[in-house]
Formats: sequence, structure tokens, C-alpha cells
Amino acid sequence: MARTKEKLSLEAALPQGQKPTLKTIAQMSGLAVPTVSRALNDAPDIGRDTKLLVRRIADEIGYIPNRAGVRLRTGRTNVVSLVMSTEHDNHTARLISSVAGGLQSTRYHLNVTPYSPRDDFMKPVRYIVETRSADAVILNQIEPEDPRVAYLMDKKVPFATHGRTNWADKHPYYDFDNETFGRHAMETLAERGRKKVVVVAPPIAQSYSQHMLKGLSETAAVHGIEMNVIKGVTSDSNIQSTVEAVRDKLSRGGGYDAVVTASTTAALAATAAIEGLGMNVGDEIDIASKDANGFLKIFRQNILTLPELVGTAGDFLARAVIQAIQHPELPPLQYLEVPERV
Amino acid sequence: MARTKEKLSLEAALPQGQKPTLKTIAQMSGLAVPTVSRALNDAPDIGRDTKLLVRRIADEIGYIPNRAGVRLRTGRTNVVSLVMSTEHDNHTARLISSVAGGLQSTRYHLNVTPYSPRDDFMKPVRYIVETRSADAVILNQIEPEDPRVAYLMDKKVPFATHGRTNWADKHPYYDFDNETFGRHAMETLAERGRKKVVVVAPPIAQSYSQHMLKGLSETAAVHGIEMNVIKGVTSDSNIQSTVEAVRDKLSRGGGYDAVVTASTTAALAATAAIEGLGMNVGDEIDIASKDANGFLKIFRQNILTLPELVGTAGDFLARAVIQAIQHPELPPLQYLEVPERV
DNA sequence: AGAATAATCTAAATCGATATAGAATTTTCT
DNA sequence: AGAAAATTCTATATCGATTTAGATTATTCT
Repeated sequence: MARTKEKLSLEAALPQGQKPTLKTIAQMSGLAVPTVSRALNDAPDIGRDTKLLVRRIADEIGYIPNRAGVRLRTGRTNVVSLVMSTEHDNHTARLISSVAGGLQSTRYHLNVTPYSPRDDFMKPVRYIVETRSADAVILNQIEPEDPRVAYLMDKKVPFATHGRTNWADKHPYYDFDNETFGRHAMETLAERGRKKVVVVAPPIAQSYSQHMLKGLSETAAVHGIEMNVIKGVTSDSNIQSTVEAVRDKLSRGGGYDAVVTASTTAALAATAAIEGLGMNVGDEIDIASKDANGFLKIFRQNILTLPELVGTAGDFLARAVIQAIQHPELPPLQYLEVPERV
Repeated sequence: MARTKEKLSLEAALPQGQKPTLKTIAQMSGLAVPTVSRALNDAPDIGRDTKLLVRRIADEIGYIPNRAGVRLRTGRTNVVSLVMSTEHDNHTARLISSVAGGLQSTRYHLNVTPYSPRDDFMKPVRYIVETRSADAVILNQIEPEDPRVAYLMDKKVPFATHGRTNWADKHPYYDFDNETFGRHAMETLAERGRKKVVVVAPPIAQSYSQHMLKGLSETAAVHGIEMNVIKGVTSDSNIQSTVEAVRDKLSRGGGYDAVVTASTTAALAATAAIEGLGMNVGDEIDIASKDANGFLKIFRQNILTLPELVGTAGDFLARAVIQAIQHPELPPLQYLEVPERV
């Protein structure tokens, strides 16, 4: 059909009751469907007037591209998938809502792919890659040589991690500097004259556990403090077993005068254990802990707390994966949150 | 092409390096693509042998239907969307992982659609319905006349709620029986001879708040107990402001001898307030609280706790929406978890 | 045996978007 | 003016699945 200036001003009535598609805009404008598509995507071979007209109509009728159409044709899903363990982990739960917030005003939808602890934790990642069900993946509970990360790098699938691997310089991540946290905690205890410390550490397989222990033990060595990592429980264990483990450790008369805990739960457990043995926190024995939600200071004034803000992580990770999708050539976005000494 | 028995046993080699589609199976079996599709969907006009052959090949090559293809053609997204506030709410976070677990072995993917508290909370729901981006919706933080529920019922979009509306008999839901919780809490306090109770209630707009208050106040009336709902803070408020609010209330010399709290956080805050005033929990004053994670009993032996299990909610809601999608003619799945008196 | 019926399959169209190739018009150049 | 180049659009094919209508063969009936 001949292209004429007049055509551009003609507009058919808006067809009611149906979701508008490119075809709708094409009919209203008298243009061909591909022209409309290219106009909306700002292709170089579409005239300025045409683009303006098409965009005006699109706005007017509230056109939103059909995701299935785009996905089928281009392979782009406009989905970011957060892989998570179904094991209740407070951190992960919070991460979801903060990532969701970060993706809110973007075109990306957030998908949650779970795996049960019994499962192979590669399974969800492989599924996502093989079925191409997401444009990018977000992982947490990262291990130093995390096989999921190796796999995603190999497959060149965009991703970001909450935590660092040994190859962290090569991929986007957000991490809390747990080594510094460990140093600060141990320095605080040293200043208070503590000499023998028991640590309720995070699960040892995860990177941040090793970072934290590094900070703790190096600083302990500097100050001549003896340090002991408790066995059998971690900062993610349930509170009852942690209480018991800490009580056992302290009651065996090792002369411990401080406990370092990596979570609010573990600090509560340690408090219960200490008080159960007739001692007072801050008196015979100190607790130094991470505190994600501000419980601890309220609970026992004397617990030495170090806040960890998790709210910004999701936002950052959202931006990081979007950049990884849209600009794979740029260096990966990385952020290490270094805690202040308080 | 002629249909012959021999054709059915012929199988071409599996083409490597590409995701298998219906076309792959069609080529390998010598059948037409629609035949393969209908065979996999168990259509009545496909022969038994053909179905067996097709399914065998499909299994062998690991065929998984392309979601975009299905979605484009049928409108079925195979997605369930959980609508959540980005405001950190412990309940919601836990709900996500449990729903994710419930959908794990189904064909449904879980999508998280956030809205910020400032936003109109109808927005995400309208978006999902208008763009048909999910087959079903899961909502929480339900209000008695929740406009989202009214909207979804009107649009006949499958959904399930965590909490009840005034029309709860007409839609799937999972709820904790907060009225019974309220009765139990107040009875416990009555048995301990308490006479004047202050309540830190959930946000008043939400249904479960009203249920809880009903149970509490009716039982209070029976036992001649005076009851007062604290203003300005709810069980979802941050811990600091709750401490202050409770302290103010108790210190104004009203003669309160008990506090009922609807969350672990609020109970912690109440404890801090009480002890800050030089009183002891379980002594001059009681605390009766819901406790979702088992913190409280460890923390203060004397807090009267009532556990609320949330783990099963997600699983049930997952099954409920799937039934609503696949069998809209069946009565909606509903579950009310009634707490035991402890 | 010949016709009607049942059983199985194939062909073509479709969902909505986009990539590619090619057509029509306008502009520029000599 | 006539040809070449640039501009701007249209036509067609395609992604993977399913729906509808129609074709082919096998079976049953009289």
C-alpha cells in the first residue's frame, strides 16, 4: 500500500473489550504490524512522525507487549529467577522482597525457583538454563567454589550472587564484609579484656562463614585470644539445639569469657544458655553478635551488636542482573558492604 | 502421507545440541506435529500405539513443552503469582518459601508481584488480570471486604487467600483461627486471676485482627476482665516504638496486670517495657503471645505462648489454587487451623 | 460387494511479536 | 533529466504449541 502523509493522521476507533496488540495499533494507524513493532522499538529505519504517532496510540490504548509473543520469538523471557532453598532461612526470605522491590519498576518479573535441602542444589539452576525459563539468575548461600556459579559462567547465563565465590572478581555480587565484621567483633572483645572465645559460626560450607572466621581468628591471634568454633550447630540451627550446645560448651568449665554469634537467633540462644548457667551477659561473659533486625539491643543492653543491613542487597542485585542481561560487555556490578566499627 | 504400522517403529536419530520440540518428536516418529501434540495430551482420537510411541520418545529425549508456545496459543501461563507488600513482613516472607515448596513438583512456576505500601494495593492484582500474566493469584494480609478479592471474584480469576474475607465461604482460603487464639489467651489470663489487659493487636484493617479481638473481648467480658487495645502501634510495628508505647501505657498507672501480643516481636517489646519499669514477666504482670518461631519460651520461661504453625499454609494454598485453576466447578478448598489450648 | 460409519491421522490457521528481504518513495548526485 | 543512493515502509516467514476442519484408512452394516 502506498505510503502517504495523510494516512498517518487517520485513526480507526479503538476496538473494545480486547487486549490491544500490535495489530490493534496497526489497524488504527493504517500501518503494517512490523512497522508498528519497529517504531515502538525505536528502529533506525522508521520515520520520526511515524514513531510519534505509533507511540501516541500505544499510550492512549494502554498497549503492553504480550510476553509470550516476545518470549517465543526472541527467547527473552523478561524474567529473573531467584533460586532459594525451601529451608526456612530468614535471610533468603528478606532477600526476596527486596529483590522484588528492586525489579518493581522494570519490565522484569521475579520468579522463585525452590529446591529442597535434600535435592541436588544444581537442579533448579540446570532447569532454568536448559529450559531457558529466565534471562538471569540470583543465587545466595554461596560457596567459595560454588558449582552453580561455575556452571552459569560456563553457560554464559547472566547471574548475580548474594555472597562471593573465589571467582568473585569475574561476576556480579553483593556481599557483606564478614571478615571486617569478625575483626570488629574480636577487637571489641579484646578491648574488654576477654581471653577465651567460643564462636557460633555460619554453616562452614558457605563463603561468608570462612570470611568471618578469618577475621575473627586473625584478630584473636593478634591479641593473644584463644578461639574455639562450636561444633554441631551453626548460626542457622534452631534455637533449642543452639541453647544446648552453647550451655554444654560453657559448662564444661573451659573458662570461656565470650561468645561470638553470627545471627540474632544464635545470640538469643547464647543468652538463654548463659543465664541458664546463672551468669549474666556483659558481666562474667560477653556476647558479640550480628543483629539483622535490632532485637538484641532491646533484649539485653549488654550484648555487643553489629547491625547488618540487608535492605539494599536486593535492590543492588536487581540492578546487577539487569546490567548483566542488557550490557554483558560492561564490567560486572559488585558491592561489598563494609560495616563501621560501633 | 500414508499412515502405516511400519512408520510407527521408525525413529530418526536424535538431533543434538538443540532443545527438543514437538517437531523433533514428529521427525523422529514420522508423525505430524499436531498428532504428537494430541498424543501427549491424551486426546481421544489418537491410537493407543501412537500415544505409547510418542510418550516413549518424549521421555527419552527429555521433551519439555515450551512455555511461551503454550502460553501464546492457549493463554495458560502455568504461573501462580503471589502478591506481596515490599514492606518487610515476616509472615509473608515465610509464606513465599512455603508456597514455592508447594508448587515445586507441579508444572506451575511461582511469580512474586510486589507493591510498595505507598502504592494502591489493587495495582498488582489489576496488572496480573489485565495482562493475564498468571493463571492464579495468592493474596495475604486480607481485609474483611478486601477489594482485591471482590475484583478477582468478579473477573473469575482463580485465587486463594491467606486469611478470610466476609465472603470466605465462596473462595479458597487458609486461615489460622485467631478468634480461638484470642479466647485461649484470655482464658489463660483469667485463670491466672488477671483483671486488666492491654492488647498489642495486629493492624486493625486486616481480618485476623478483628477475629482475634473478637475472641479476646468476648472472653474478657465473660470473666469480667477489662480490656484495652493499645493505640499507635500494632504487632507489626518496629520493636522500638512498641517498647515505648507499651511502657507509656503501663507506666501511666492504669493498673494493668497483663499484656496480649500478636507477634513474637511485640512480645519481646512488651518484655523489654515491663522489665524496664522494674517489673517481672509472670510476676506482677503476664504476657500472653502468639509465637511463630519458638523464641519466646526460650527467652522468658514465663511468657504464655501459643504457637502458630505457618509451614503448612503455603502447601495448602498451592493445592487450593491449582484446584481452582483445573477444577473451577469443584467447591473451593478451605482450611481453618484451630489452635489447641496448651 | 458397496455404502455408511468409525477410527486415526494430516493440513492449515492461529496466538503476538520480530527478523529479514524486498518494494516504494524521496532525495541527492552528475 | 536520469541514475544512484537514501529513506521509509510492507510482505513474508518464524518461534512452538494447539485448534479446527478435512483427509485417509479400516471397520461395520445391509
